[in-house]
Amino acid sequence: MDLESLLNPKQLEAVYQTEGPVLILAGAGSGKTRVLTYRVAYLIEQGVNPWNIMAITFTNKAAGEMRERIDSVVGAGSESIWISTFHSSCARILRRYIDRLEEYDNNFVIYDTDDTKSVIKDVAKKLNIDTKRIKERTIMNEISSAKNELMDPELYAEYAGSDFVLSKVADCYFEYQNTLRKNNALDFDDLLMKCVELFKADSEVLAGYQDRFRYICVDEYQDTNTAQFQFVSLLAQASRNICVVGDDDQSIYKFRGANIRNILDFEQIYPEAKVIKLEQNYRSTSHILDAANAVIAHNTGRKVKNLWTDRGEGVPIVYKRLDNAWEESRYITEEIEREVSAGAEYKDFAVLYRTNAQSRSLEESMIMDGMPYRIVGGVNFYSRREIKDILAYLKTISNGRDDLACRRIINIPKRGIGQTSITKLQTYADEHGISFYEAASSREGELLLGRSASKLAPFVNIIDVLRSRNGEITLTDLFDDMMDMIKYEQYLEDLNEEDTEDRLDNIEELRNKLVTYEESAGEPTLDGFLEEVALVADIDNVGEDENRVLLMTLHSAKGLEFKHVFMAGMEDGLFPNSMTIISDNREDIEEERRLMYVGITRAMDQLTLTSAVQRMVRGETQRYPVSRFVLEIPDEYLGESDAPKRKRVSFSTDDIMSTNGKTSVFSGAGPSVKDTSISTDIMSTKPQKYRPAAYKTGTDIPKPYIMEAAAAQRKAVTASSGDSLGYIVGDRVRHTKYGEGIVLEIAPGPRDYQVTVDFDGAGRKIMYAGFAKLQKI
DNA sequence: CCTCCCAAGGTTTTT
DNA sequence: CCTTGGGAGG
Repeated sequence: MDLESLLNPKQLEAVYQTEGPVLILAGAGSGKTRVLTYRVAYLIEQGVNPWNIMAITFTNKAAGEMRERIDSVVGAGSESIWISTFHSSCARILRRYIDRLEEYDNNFVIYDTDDTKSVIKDVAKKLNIDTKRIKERTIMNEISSAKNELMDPELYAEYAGSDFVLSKVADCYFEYQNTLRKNNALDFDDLLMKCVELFKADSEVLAGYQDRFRYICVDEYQDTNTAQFQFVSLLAQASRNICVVGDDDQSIYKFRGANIRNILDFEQIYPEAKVIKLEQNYRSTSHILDAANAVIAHNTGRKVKNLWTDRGEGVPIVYKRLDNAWEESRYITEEIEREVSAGAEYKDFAVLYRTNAQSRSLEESMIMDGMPYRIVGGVNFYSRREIKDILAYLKTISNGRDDLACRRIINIPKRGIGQTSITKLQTYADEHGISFYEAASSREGELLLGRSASKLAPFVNIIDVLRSRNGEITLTDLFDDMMDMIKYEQYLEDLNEEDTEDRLDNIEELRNKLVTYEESAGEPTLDGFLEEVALVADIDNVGEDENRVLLMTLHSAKGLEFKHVFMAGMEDGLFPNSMTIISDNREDIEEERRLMYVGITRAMDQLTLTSAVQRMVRGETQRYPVSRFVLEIPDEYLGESDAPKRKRVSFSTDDIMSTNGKTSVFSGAGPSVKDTSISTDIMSTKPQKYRPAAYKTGTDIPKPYIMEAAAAQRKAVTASSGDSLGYIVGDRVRHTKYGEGIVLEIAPGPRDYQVTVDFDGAGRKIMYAGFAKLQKI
């Protein structure tokens, strides 16, 4: 392996420094993954057993990519390198040993945010906590932060002291933890916390893993929280061979408990640490990179670094101010289309935004245009209702102690078991220290329900039968048996909602995932599948081969790169978000700035920033001035630009009022913004000269525009259906599932034509033309 | 027990 | 704007 020709001197240094603590400060685009890959390869070349190497990432996607690259460089033996995310690593360890901690079984289930929320809800109710005064969200966040800081309920109660709200939260925390334990469930944060707890409680287990993981690598170290820090520290305690890679300027997960001090103080914690800075950027042109450097320079307390590139200047950055979100989306769509017709590919583009809500107008614009796109994030596949239902069945089959799952599906499809019955059963279960399912399947439970008792048997029967088959037959067969028995598809169809087809597709997709899992896993088990499913993020499923424009939040974009990046919604109040502008903690706005830095540095060749004069936020029209971050980019890197540059104009109230007369969120930002001199300057900038005519009219999104848009969309649908639907009312058609039938009606729907068909066998169905894929006979 | 309708509240970011 | 949850009626 000729490392010298593959890596630059700094990168080489990082590769050769195999022993002891190492901090690699890897600037954006500096070839971090490359270094990690070759470092692992080099370790093995030096005689280290692959079995003794561990690489930890945050997302499955990052882990997958690293796995792929290491496999391709290392060859034989690479499969025994432990490459995994924090969460799956902990889950894997706990699957083996959690029974050494009290009251947990190794077949625990993992609760996602939704599950957590409903437990919190129950708990708050039980403790008579007024969720109007103390929001469930607050409770969840508090508990999560506590866990990230490794505070158990006792410690938290101490910390809460006599504070009214906090002590209530502490009560919830106790009860919440009890519930989870009873359900044999762990939430995301528990995975880490319990694992650390296990390491601390059981020196034998810890020593075992310390002996195994003699060389540890941690990626994106700037985003680690205290629990993750402890996890890594404990493992590395014996060998001290810990190599962390990160960039303090890309720390963007404080809200999730990430502690930037972990990276900033690394040298204090490991005084013998070797620090290596990777400062050559291989990704972006110098216009883009220098803009990023100029923006991030406004932050304080950074590790000094000087990122440079020899890629040349490239084209200037474009900043464009549009009238509203629609115009903004259309501009972006048209720009992409224009470049595609000039030879670019759709996958060269990404549109990044601060909040998921912004994806809507972009999506609509792209649908209208017929542009292939893909949205990352938003509603997670696994949080869709039908998926959660099916998974709840699987969980109930796998782990009889998960009351939440069981309660969810005991009356889905409807079996006439209502809230009253469920409450009775749960109370009975709680009183007798048994699970909900045990209560439901017991003779006593049945008697409890009186007249409704007979409703239970069919459900219990299904679960019992499936449980007895679990392990005996393949998972796919088990799944199919289950679907047959619960008649879920029938249930969905009977609901007759307009997205039935979508939901059926999703279930098919879930089945595909199960099949894939069963084929790829060494020893496929139901538990294993459920675990894999619980720990996936949306970003994990982004395939590189798809030729589509990617739409995602700035957070999801970390670690990715695109030839041409659009950053939409560059408005002060949206990005930086108004919460952080109002915040009295200066660090909050710095975190937003880091997000800006991450966004800019995703771009290889071109960067386009856009903002809208007005946009709808939560049903209110807001008018935000251009983002201060845009103004932090020096003029020389901006080409054609709509940016109102630092023009001194007084700050008038007109500018901070929303059109409907309600004071916008932004107005609250006044006083605190003045904390920083830079900001004050920006705030006083009035986009006067660039103010479009519509500014004074006080209308929301102009009506004619919406109508125009709707018409265009209708036209688009008509065009595609008129030519390609290939059938009209009265035609006989064939459906893959329902067989043959007659088209009764074709009605325009919001996105697609709704076709009503009277099938010979299956009766009358309403479906979307796009999904049904009907064939004229 | 289920379904429909209206009011309120929510959005920052996610493993 | 859009989703969720609570309350009333069938």
